[in-house]
Amino acid sequence: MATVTQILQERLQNALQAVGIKSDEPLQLAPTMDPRHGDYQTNAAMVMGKKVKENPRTLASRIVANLSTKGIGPPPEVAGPGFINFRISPEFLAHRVHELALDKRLGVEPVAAPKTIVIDFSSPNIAKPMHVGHIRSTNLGDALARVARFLGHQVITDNHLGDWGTQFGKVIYGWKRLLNRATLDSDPMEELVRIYREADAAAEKDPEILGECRRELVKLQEGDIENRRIWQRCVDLSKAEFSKNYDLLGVRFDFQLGESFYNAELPGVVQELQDRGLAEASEGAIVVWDHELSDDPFIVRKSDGGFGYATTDVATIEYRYRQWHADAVWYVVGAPQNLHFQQLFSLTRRLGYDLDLQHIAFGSILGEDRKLMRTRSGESVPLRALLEEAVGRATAIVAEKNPELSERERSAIGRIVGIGAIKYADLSQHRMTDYVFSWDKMLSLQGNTAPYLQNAYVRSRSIFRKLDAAFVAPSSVELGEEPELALTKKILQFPDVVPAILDGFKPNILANYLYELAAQFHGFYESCPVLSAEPVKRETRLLLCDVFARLLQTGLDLLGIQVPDKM
RNA sequence: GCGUCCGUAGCUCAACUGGAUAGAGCGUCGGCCUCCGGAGCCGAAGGUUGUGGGUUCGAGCCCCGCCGGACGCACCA
Repeated sequence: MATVTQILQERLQNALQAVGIKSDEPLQLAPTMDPRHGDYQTNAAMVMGKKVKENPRTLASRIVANLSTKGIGPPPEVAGPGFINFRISPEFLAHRVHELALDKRLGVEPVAAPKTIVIDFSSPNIAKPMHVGHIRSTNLGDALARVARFLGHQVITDNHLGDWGTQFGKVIYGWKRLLNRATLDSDPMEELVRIYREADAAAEKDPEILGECRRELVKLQEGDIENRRIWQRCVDLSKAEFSKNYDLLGVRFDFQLGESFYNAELPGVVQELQDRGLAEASEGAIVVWDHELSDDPFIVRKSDGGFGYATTDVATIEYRYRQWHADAVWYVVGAPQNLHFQQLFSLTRRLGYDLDLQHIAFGSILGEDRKLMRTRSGESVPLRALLEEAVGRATAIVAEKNPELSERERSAIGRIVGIGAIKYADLSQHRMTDYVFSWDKMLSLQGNTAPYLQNAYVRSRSIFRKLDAAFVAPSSVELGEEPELALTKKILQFPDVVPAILDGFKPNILANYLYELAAQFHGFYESCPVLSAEPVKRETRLLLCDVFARLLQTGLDLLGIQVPDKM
């Protein structure tokens, strides 16, 4: 089913044609900000008026004279400098919301041309615990994957683990000399971090130990059996630990191909770059220059003969292109890596790949002191502890607000609310802004938070528990009162909002929409009794409640957030 | 120094990609419970969108210059 804006767009295009105007681009037509300007508006007459040098208001009048809104609402009006304002009739609203209610996809059409999109996100490093810095990448990547899939794209999620690098020299050194087996069994991650830190500190003081670490690294890279085995153990232990976080967050990956997966390809990549004249020797290293971007080189082979992540990233793109036939690759990685990706993308273009590459950057998470979030001792905050604290805090709030819940219900709800709060605090914000992490704000039951939305869902669902039989959508819908109309108008925007998320990779526009939707619902809920209304009104209102709940559930699910039945 | 990003109510954030009188929440003040979950709703106060120019019918958004901040700039990822 077409969306309301699509229907109006079509009418507008017909009218433009009738007055002899061609537009190469689709003209803006969107819901109004202010109800006094109607329900939808377009600036087509002002945009086109400039092009054809006609007074915008007279052009607007000509367009309106040729614009049929039959079946949709009253004739549109010209206002201000040349806006064309549309109003939607209650009958049309009723018809549309009824249609939407009967649609499993809630009015969201799959895209006409599905693409194969690889989404690269989360990417923690082996032998280091995940920390707050991984939250945004993980949440954003997962949400974008869900949205793209819902829209019908072929999505491949890939966790590009940092499982290869110079830190393994120290880890292996520490494993051989400092390892405590008992701690490794009880808390493997902590033990891996400890041996790394101690080896690192020792290497700092003693050049001989540093040399020893380097030799361990070289042995690993050369395929030494024992070092290889230790490395594999570290990878396995770390992945098991990461999985606990991902399970708690409800995040899944199609693949977890770490950097090591591409090791064998690296010499060939550099050779290819040299053969094609893209890479050259510089200060002992092999580098690619792009002076338009930066005076710093893209180093594809280090002067010691080793390879860094630049080379791995090129190999990864080639793999994704050849093996998965990717049309697009989205990297959900923090803003500081901007230059790296510009260089990588530029090189990829020069290599001739027909790929849509996107660096989906995001800002940092700050502590209440407005500085990068750290623990009191100055460490980065472990993700696991953070998630568990969220669940704990949410469980306590739920227990206080609703003491009748069983312990089992309480902990299940606490998890949904706590994890939802963390995710929503992140995703409801514009991704580029640094945001201040605040337990009180994200767990607040007021304002634009997950608990507020989850509660709105719970309220809407609680009505249905009072029904004798399962709810069945009525055969007709009749809208009358203002709150019903306002809620319906907001509901009908959903099919336009979801595709818009991918325009700028901004899940926050969905979050904002859901919040406005919930606010409209509460207004409706306050002033329009449902169960005690006369039969026709009652059926209509039940349908609105049902659609609202499904929209909220679907919308939050696209953000990777669950809803409880009670809370 | 060069580059990227950011600067909006006291605080935390929006603003549908250039549209009409810049919106929410918290906090402050004032209203609303014989009624489906008040974890709610309605209202008031609060702004020269860091700053000075420019582009045009129209700028928080685009261009240029300042001020202030975060981050990145050769072999870590």
